[in-house]
Amino acid sequence: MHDIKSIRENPAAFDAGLARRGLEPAAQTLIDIDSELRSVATEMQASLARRNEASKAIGQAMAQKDAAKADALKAEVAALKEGLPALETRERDLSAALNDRLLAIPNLPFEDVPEGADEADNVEQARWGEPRTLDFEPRDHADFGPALGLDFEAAAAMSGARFAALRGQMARLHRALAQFMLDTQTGTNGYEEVNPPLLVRDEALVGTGQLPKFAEDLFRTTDGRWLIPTAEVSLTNLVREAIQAQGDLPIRFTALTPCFRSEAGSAGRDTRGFIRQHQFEKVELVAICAPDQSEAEHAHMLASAEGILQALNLPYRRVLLCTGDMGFGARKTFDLEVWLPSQNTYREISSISNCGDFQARRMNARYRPEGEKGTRFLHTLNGSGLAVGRTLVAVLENGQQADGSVVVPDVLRPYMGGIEVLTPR
RNA sequence: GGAGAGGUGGCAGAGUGGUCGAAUGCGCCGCACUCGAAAUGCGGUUUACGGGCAACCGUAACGUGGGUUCGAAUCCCACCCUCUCCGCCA
Repeated sequence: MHDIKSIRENPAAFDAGLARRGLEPAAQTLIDIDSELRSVATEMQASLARRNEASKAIGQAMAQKDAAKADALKAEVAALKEGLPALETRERDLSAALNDRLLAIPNLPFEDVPEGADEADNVEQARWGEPRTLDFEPRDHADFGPALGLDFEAAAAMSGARFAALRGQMARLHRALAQFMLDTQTGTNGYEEVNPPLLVRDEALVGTGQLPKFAEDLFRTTDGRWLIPTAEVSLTNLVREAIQAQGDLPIRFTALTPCFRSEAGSAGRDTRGFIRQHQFEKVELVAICAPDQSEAEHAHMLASAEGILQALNLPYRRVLLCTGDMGFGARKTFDLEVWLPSQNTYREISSISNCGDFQARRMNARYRPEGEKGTRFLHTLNGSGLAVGRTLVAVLENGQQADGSVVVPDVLRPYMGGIEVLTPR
């Protein structure tokens, strides 16, 4: 959500930001609506002021039992009120029109975000780890996974495509990964563990930016709620319509939750394997902070996510997304991409975004700066720390051996109940 | 699912059609008294938007949205939320 005041003050900068996203200028239209809205509002307020004044006089006349004077005033106000309903309707329509447009405009990219049209223009910033050299042809997890307890067929029979059931040692490994991530984020990175709602109302999704534009990506319940596509929604909305004390910032939340996505726009992509499912688990990181803290929080979140990949000894690279590849609410995003030997490439496993005050405005989340009167909007950040399902794929593929078994990473051993190798059955 | 009660400022809580953005108490800020503190006294203390160089003025907000009325915290309707009892339930 953009501030109409700042658009009014600097329309050229606003349109320049949109242009960097490849979007048409919008400032003039918004300013026209806004200026008409303000003139209608001013006119309406003047009418209301006169009405209020006369109504007060009626009250006084009646208190003095001056019925004639009261009746005369009533007639006067009745005439005055002729034009009010039209003004009120106009004001409401203009206000809604302005709001609808503002809600549909994405966040503007931060100044140091590289310009580009799509993922081809993203900038690789760093690589960590060396892909293993194998003395055999690396296999796809969808091929050797089923023998280890990754069951696509049974899940498809009950739920359809893009579902899987994990059994035995595979389910254990998945749980171990999730526990390890959560323990690390809470224990060493300073995030507060949250167990949040998975079903939310419209307003929550408007707050984080999935609505009103991206309803087709979501699952809706019969009573009008939505399944969260990411815990970013639940965690960020913990501060909606609230005012934080500056001393409490930054606030860091983490949660392990299922995520539900319709994948409406990705028919045919990643249909094989565990990479793209309708339901998956993710350890999410969210930071709520003051504007001058958000760059540092972004770096901290990045390090918190990278630490998991490093501890698991998974080769990855860090990419700075270009303007054309960023999500709706982000003003700057880093992706972490993990090495998948079967695809001979890096695949996204975490996306870490600074949203500035974009989401905070949409959900009216503020803080009170010390020594200042009034409030200011918070900054919000979110990132995966990490996507558990994709991490499982990476562990399987990077740890695979010629005989179809998989070596469990050292840091997961305490969570594995003695299992050191996943063995085919 | 059935029955009932209720949502008012940072908090507690009064207010059932008019001069109520809202009594009172607590909290908070300032001042006085004091060597200092406590206690006490006095004054102040919501937010958003619009207009104005400014002092300031106006509008809106008593859960949310509609409605009745010259006028709504107060009356009517819908929705949201909280609490109590009964039923069911991991």
